[in-house]
Amino acid sequence: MKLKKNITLADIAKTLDVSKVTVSKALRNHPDISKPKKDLVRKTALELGYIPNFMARNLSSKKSYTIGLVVPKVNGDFFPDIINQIYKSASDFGYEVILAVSQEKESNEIKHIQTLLAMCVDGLLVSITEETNDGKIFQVSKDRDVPIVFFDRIKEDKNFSHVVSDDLMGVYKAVSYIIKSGYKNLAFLGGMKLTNIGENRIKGFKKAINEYKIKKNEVIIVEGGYEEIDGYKGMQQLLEIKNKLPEVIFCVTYPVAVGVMRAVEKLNISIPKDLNIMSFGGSTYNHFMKPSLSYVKQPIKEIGERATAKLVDHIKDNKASVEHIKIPTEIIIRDTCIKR
Amino acid sequence: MKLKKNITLADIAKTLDVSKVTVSKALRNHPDISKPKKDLVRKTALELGYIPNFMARNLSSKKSYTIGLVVPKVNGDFFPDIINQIYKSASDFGYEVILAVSQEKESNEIKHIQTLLAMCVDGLLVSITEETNDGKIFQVSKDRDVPIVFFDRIKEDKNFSHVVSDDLMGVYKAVSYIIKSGYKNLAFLGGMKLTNIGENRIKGFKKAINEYKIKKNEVIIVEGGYEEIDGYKGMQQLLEIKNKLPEVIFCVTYPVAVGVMRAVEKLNISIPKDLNIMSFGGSTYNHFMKPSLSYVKQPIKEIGERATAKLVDHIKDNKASVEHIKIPTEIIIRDTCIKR
DNA sequence: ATGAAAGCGCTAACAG
DNA sequence: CTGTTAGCGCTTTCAT
Repeated sequence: MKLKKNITLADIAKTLDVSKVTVSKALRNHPDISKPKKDLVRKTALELGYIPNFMARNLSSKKSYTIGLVVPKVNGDFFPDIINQIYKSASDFGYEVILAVSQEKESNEIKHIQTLLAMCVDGLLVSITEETNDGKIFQVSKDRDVPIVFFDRIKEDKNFSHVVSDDLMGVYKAVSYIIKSGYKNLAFLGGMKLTNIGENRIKGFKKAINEYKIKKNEVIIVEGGYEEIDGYKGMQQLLEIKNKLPEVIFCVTYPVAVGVMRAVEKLNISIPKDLNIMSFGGSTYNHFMKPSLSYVKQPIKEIGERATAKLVDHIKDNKASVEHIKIPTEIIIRDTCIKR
Repeated sequence: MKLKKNITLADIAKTLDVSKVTVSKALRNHPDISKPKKDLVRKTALELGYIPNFMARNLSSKKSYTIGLVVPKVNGDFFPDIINQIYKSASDFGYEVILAVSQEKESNEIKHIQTLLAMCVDGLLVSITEETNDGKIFQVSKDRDVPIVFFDRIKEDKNFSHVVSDDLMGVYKAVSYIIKSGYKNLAFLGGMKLTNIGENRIKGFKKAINEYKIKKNEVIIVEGGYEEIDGYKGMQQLLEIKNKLPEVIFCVTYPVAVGVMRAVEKLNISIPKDLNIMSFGGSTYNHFMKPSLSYVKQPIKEIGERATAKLVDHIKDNKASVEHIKIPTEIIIRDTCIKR
């Protein structure tokens, strides 16, 4: 015995011999309706297997209680964790989350945001791609009163709130630690200037280098991407450019550090004896890596929480103030870069 | 100068002095409309910054070209990769994906599926939680003509298609390999019977044990969950129960294997000398683990592709045949379980 | 406290 | 090829 497929408000109304409006109000806990009637309506709805049609609901109410989450990828250690956190936080505020993955392509990013707008999300949480440059779509969203809060990989713009970790100070503290531990020849690997991420991490590196008056010829910066392959290539470049190996390489991300390790593993270069590595961001399994890397730990939980909270602010009050939130990081010392 | 916020079909129609229907058809590339007119309409739509309203579109067309993806979590190595793959495959078929994460809670799973149904997804791709038991919601979805294809963690049911890796044979082959390599005292760790995953992996283990006539007192099975903590606890149990350590522990997942390693790391037990580990499923960073584990590799790409393809089948033809697809696995040998 | 009417933005069915 | 009419399922006035 198969039930009627699409139970609507009208069906419930007919069953109870009341109007659709009454049912609608009862289901939404509207004060117009008396407690007993509400209970009756709810009971019937449940029995009939009623599932409200969001399309219709949103179409007429102009709200969806849904936020769009746009990330460049779902690999690695950072994004899965922050996605999880955002799901949790959003759920606490009573919002659903729709995730879109732009695969590091600006074209996908634009397409997905359009789709999310078309789906009538109430707001957008976005971390931009490596390529993102134009950014017109963000303004489009804003013009339609769909607020955006950027996180981690942000678009620098006074008109949008964002939440990031304090990458600059994080790297600065880490490199200071490295220098104070007695290391001198340093390299920085990865981090194209295109995104804020690379830029701030490089700045933090330079800040430490300058403050501790490290000689310019003892420092080298190789720009590149954020993935293992970029670390691998960068390391090869490093091996070619200099016949003198740096003592420490600060890697812009954990995968880049892994790429470096892969590049030297067959080269009779021992880590951490001959070469030390420190990375921005760790990994679940770092503990069991050989060697396990020292790294700058990102405040993932806080980033997710604050970004979601700020977005909800903007949704609820369309003139909530734009905020640029920066969250401190922490240095974790493992096998590499230990004091000599 | 801020543009009008919500450009609708009607706005375009008015601008061009044609009817809404003409615009609608032109935008959807309907054959009724002539090429020049289509071009004109598209140009105007672009200029006006028109973004179609999916709510309205879906409400009237009853299709959304969106599929719901429900996974128990987004951590680890399996789910991020398969999510990525499903996004790609779905996109090839012209579908958007909405991701919902049930956080291993059956209650969330039910809630999310209801939401997705309410959002009018055309179909559902689901991997169930550790707790999932009831499953009424799946039938509800089916009754509403929203097909479901399960993948990886499936609900055993003749009425739903599913795609899994051949875990049983994968473990069987791996354990056979272990036995043939000269190891005798074996343990299996993790895998509550609640999901098919644990069950089939244990079955594969038992099949090998039986076929190679390993003595029962040389084998131990400790049931548990799928996370690092479960591996840690399981190993502690193993250390208590037996004073004789097994030679090889087959772990139901990679995180469980990591938990085992963590449990013994301070115990003067050396891996792989004193104890060998093999796991079902690897990790991106396994290569750099110490030791790097031998493992059964899951056909993630194929699972994602086939599951999406099958779902699209069901969506397009509501009497497409139910299929139970099993995809073979591969054994990867690294530092552990090498031939003696 | 309840309901009738109108309409959200779009597409389907049909008529010209 | 183009447009008219109806309605998807719901929420919002605004009466009663």
